[in-house]
Amino acid sequence: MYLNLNILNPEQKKAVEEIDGPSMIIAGAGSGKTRVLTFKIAYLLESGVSPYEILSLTFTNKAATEMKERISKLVSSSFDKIWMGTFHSIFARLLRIEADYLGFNRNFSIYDTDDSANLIKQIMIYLSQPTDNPTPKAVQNFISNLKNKMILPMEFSSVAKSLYEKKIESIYLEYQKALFKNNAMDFDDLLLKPIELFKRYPELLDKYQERFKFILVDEYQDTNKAQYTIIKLLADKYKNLSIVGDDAQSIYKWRGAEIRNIFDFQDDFKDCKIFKLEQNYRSTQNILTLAGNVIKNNKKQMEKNLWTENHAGENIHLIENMTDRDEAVRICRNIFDEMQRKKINFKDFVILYRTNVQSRTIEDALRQNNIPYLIIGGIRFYQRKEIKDILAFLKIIVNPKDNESLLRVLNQKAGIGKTTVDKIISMAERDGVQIFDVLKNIASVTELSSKVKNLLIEVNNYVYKYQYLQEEIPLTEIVNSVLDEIGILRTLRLENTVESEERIGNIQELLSAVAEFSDTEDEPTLEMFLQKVSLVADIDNLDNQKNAVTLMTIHSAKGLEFPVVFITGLEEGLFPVSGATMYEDELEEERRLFYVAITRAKSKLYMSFANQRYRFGTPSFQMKSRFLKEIPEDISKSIITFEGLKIKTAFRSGADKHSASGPSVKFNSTPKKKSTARETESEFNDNFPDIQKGVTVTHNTFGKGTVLNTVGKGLDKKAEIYFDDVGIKKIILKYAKMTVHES
DNA sequence: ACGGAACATGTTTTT
DNA sequence: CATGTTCCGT
Repeated sequence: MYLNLNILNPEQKKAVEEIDGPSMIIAGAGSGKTRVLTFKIAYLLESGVSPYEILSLTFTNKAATEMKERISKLVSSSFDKIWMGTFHSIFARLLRIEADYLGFNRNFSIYDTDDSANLIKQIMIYLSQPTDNPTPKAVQNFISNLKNKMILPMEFSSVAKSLYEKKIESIYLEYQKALFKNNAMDFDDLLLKPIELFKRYPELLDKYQERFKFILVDEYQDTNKAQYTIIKLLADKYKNLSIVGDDAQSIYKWRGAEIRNIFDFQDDFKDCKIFKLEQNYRSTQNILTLAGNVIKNNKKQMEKNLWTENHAGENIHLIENMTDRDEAVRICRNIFDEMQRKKINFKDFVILYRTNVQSRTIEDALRQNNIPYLIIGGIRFYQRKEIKDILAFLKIIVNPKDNESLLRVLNQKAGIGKTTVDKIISMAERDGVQIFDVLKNIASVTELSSKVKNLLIEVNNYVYKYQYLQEEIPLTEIVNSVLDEIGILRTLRLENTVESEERIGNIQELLSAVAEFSDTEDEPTLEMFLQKVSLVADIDNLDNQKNAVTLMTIHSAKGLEFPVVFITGLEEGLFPVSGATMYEDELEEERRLFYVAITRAKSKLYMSFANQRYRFGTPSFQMKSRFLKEIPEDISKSIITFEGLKIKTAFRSGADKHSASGPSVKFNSTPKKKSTARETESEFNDNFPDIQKGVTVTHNTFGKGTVLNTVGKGLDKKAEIYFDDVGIKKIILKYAKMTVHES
């Protein structure tokens, strides 16, 4: 055996060597769990286990890729036959092989949350239900939660009681039917269908039990009921199951994750061996002390004692800011400061936040300071309109039954509008056929003009043409040709705006994704590409080469580490997020999230909060997070440096000329209060006395300008302003971010 | 059929 | 504030 296990610590080594039977590895943050997993797989291979017999489930595709790389450095045997990836991608792959058994076609489409919500919306309209309450998105969410709990439509029928549930019940039933009709599965189906498959066809279960004799699951604390059930089924025969997890890092309850799974593992697999990795190799003692003092406020947790041999390290900085903008600017300063003091690069920093919207303010500040940054999340790449439009064109080649995509294609076509589409849908419903079938026989239809019919025939021919071509020419050429046919690039170039430039850039990025896929896959078919694309997470594309500061949500940061970490927005209602403060369970999850955030840091941690932050378009006063108050005072004194505001009077109304913010008066801090005496009062007052005819102002987006005129009173006051760069604009003052130049 | 403007609405986290 | 939806003029 080439593998040197002696570089592992004793507990890690024991965990690696335990390959027969079930084992549970409780791995604290930064305790080397990825290392144990990779070594364990390497060890299996070296022990003569065929890569074909190993199933390894990770939380992200990125983790899988990295693990493969690391295994390749450890062993000489071939490892690329190992099925390694996320639950969703692995079981999509399995379903593609076995789809026939379930009546699906192997080229089924995968619907993301937006696709599902669209489909649900159509169903609601079809059932003549209003779509305002509940909204299709809310219904989608509800159904997804049911699916996570493995509650099928039939089962839900017997428990649905309230009017609300009764409404959902019928939609749910129709939704599943529609998916089947569209030859499509949503994310949740990718986990539910394998279970159905295994239950209905025991011989298939046996086949995969025999195949996957060794199963490893990472981040077990974040598995949901469906995932848990699949694992249990597959591991039932040989019971060579290793799970790795940390209950303290369970942060996906809202998505159906059941932390219970890890607590109950010992009951499910009676003779399981338990290993605890408690030595942290990542963080300084100070960071770990803080983390420990945060998580200890949670009642529900497994006993463990995370320790480190690392030195105490620098103090943690806790920074109070007046506004969210100040917070962002402060971060920039600290980045420069850290870079000057230590020999580190932009890529050594990560800025974490609870919600994606928080990134905007930070991005602005980073741009102003010329700090390169990389942002993960937000509007996901494959969810961008232009990308989804193109993918729809590609999807209908592979799966013409995919009505969501087909309708998307039809809606894009010039000359076809809502009226036509509605007609086609009702024709399909009337005849009980697929929408694509309507297109096939469109020539004989009398309800449509021949002009429209010709356009529809074009779409029909398009599908057949590419179904043929995809067998003949390589994927990259197919995609290029489709793009050419749609003419989307031409249209965007003509638009010639900042936005269209960005879209062109996105399309080019899609093309390079196609190229890369073609280069790296053995069998680069359109079908496989589409499947892959549906299941990538943003984090999968995190490029470690780029020298840039990274911005992401704490959820995305799970499993990562950075030398310097900024945790921002530690405010009540934001972190913990409002709505999670009512129930102890949810509050504990928020606390775990804070714990995850802290433990990403290797050497330096900054935490910050702002007293005032723009939320929902208006400024709102914020109070510092209760999590900060939970830190014991003696700990806080010894490891945290607090940087408070020098000026205590943080809030001033816009009318106050003696504001502390310097020569120009910020007037946008007037909070918008609803339905109180204040509002009545404001109708008579001028809330923006600074904005008068002739005054010079600077607007955040429009730049410098002169006020031409004002209308309205109180909070509704509007101004007509001539901006040097963009001309005349009408500005609603309560929303505008401007400063006034004092004369 | 389509583009734009006015209007309404909603915001946690993601495979 | 940003996004989606509706309604109106072309």
